[in-house]
Amino acid sequence: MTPRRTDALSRERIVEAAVRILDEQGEGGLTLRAVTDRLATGRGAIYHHVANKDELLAAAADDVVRLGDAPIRELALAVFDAIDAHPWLGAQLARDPAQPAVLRIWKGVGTQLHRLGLTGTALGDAGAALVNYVLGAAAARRAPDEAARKDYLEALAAQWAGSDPDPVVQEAAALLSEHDDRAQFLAGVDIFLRGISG
Amino acid sequence: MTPRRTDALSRERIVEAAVRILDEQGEGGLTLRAVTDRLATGRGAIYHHVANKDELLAAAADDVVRLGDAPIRELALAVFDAIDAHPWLGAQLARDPAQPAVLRIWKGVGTQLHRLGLTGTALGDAGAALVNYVLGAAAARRAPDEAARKDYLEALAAQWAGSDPDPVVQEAAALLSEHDDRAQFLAGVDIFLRGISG
DNA sequence: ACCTGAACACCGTTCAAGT
DNA sequence: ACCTGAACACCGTTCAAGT
Repeated sequence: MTPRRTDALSRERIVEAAVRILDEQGEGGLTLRAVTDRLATGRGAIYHHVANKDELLAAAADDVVRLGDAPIRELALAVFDAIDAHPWLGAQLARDPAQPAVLRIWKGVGTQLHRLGLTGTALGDAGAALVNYVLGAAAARRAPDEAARKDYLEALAAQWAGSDPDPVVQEAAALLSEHDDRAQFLAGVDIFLRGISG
Repeated sequence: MTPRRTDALSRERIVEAAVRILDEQGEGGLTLRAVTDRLATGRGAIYHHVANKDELLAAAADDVVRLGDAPIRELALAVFDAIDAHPWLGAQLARDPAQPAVLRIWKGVGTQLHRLGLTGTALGDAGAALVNYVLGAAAARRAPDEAARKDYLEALAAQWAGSDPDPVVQEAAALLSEHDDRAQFLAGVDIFLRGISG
């Protein structure tokens, strides 16, 4: 008569629970205890389906990065939007360059750049540049919601402007608090594409 | 007659000890206990000089990122070389976009791009693109030494090549294990600069 | 084979007590 | 004011014991 799970545990269900916890409570909220509580199971059960917490995080990221066959600009935007929807994702993608989600991004970028006619070293250099840019931009986006992010940027700009009378710093600080993240991200992609074709 | 420190504790000495521990043992080696052991002091003493571990990490990164007034290519290379000398630095720079070391990189990039004639939104877009690229490339470099990194990339390329018969993937995998990191990093910077001026 | 939950070996941080 | 070190409230991971 004790309340018990009816469905068996599985890697899928564990990853699903992890994603939900990450979305609701952020990186700090994902503990093995939170996962086992949500799944109403014992601590050690997780380790029958996932090697450790790092693998669980990588699996959660992989679950959430979905890339179609779209051209390069849309592909970059898809990564951007995934991070927008899951604020913990940026930090996770930056954490391990060998995780499945990152390899998938590499593959997508490589495929699209190849279609643009790049091969050999030029393809490798351009691919690395674009992937590093996308992941760098990803890691920089980590405020939980747009309002908090705006507050943060404004506070940062104020602090920054106050710390240095240099007019260049002043101008940069102003831009920091006013820019549109998504537009600026795309502007960066376009700089890249110009640099590649030019 | 107990052996005691003769010199007083200070933020400087604490940060110095943290940098040395990070260099010797990597991110995982930096615990408050390791720091207090090395300084032969009590656990709580640290908190009189540093707010918490995050601030200590940010201070260590700031201590190690030294940028001169060199033009943009050299400035980017200086960041690259700092990460080469301190493998933990890449992950740390990616961790918090508001930390002093990152703000200093922003300022340097902004200044140099301004000298190239950029202003307003163009300056902001180009600056963000370049900083994100540099930090993304930084985060991706995290193997302790060159030999281990080479091993890692070769293993990754093999795994990758084995996972997908697509010729694009095969080509990318080959490039992955053969390229020169430093040269590829500079190639990325040059793609950027072409994209900006083009 | 899969699951349980107590136990282990760690953490960062706090705080009463000392100097 | 600065420092000490025990105590606190957590972690991820393991493992004997159950089904």
